[in-house]
Amino acid sequence: MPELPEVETVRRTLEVLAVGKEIDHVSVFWPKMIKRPNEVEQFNDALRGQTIKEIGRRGKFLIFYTEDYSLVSHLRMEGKYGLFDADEPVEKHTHVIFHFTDGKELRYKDVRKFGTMHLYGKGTEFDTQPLADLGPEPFSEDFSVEWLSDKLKKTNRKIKPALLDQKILVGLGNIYVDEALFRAKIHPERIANSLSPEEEAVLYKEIVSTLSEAVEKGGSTIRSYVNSQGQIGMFQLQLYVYGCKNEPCKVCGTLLEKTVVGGRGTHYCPSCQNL
DNA sequence: AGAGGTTCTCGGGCGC
DNA sequence: TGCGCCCGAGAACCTC
Repeated sequence: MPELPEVETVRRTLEVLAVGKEIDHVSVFWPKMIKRPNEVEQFNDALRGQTIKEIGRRGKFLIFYTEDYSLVSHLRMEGKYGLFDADEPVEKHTHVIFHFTDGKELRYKDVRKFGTMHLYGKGTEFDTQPLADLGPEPFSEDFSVEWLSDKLKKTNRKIKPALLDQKILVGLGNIYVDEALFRAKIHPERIANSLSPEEEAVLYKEIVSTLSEAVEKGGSTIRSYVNSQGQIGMFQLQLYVYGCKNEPCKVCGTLLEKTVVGGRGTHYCPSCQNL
């Protein structure tokens, strides 16, 4: 489901719903998703009595800050949060419930069970996986053409898998990488270190503008994504190639194609994006 | 029936 | 030979 624009939208909506709430206790129905600490018991014990102070984001990870802890949550493909009254029926595929002292509950639902949660002592969350080693945020000054160029020069991979590597930059996923490459007129199978300086500059610009426009539109809803208030995104209406196989290219009219690159379904225009 | 918005682990291949 | 890096494949799970 979520790439940076969706996660940022979830963060913003979640902030309104959950900040200031005190956790009475936590229920975990699928212990495998709690990656740290090792025992779910310790996870529950730690969070009892904590108040959610702030909700942050690093790449596609959400971070819930309490007085003493940082809860790092990744939605992977289908993870969703929602606030409910305690007496509302629990929906199928709900795996974690944070019961608040005011009678509300924050529920985490995830059909495919790929999502993860890591709990760290506050301030130590960036020292180890999964947050250590992440590349720069696309909207920060740390992400520059120079940085991108330097990283791309050092790899023999195809450009698409390189851009999906969260060590190079965070936030791009399968939708936005296809869109950014289309907008930059770069074929997804180009070798990363073969891009010209001009191509690198355009690619840099299109990565940032694609992601920021998508944040403005509240992300893209393809199949199932909704934010924490149950609202869908609107950026799917502005997609040029993702999910548009066999439709005419909006720029040149050529029929768009879909292949597999790096194991991922890949959408592109065979005319605008040359190898 | 197979693919789906993600990322981790594993093992092969290559270069010192 | 051995080690380390890089990269691609497969796995984790459930729905339609």
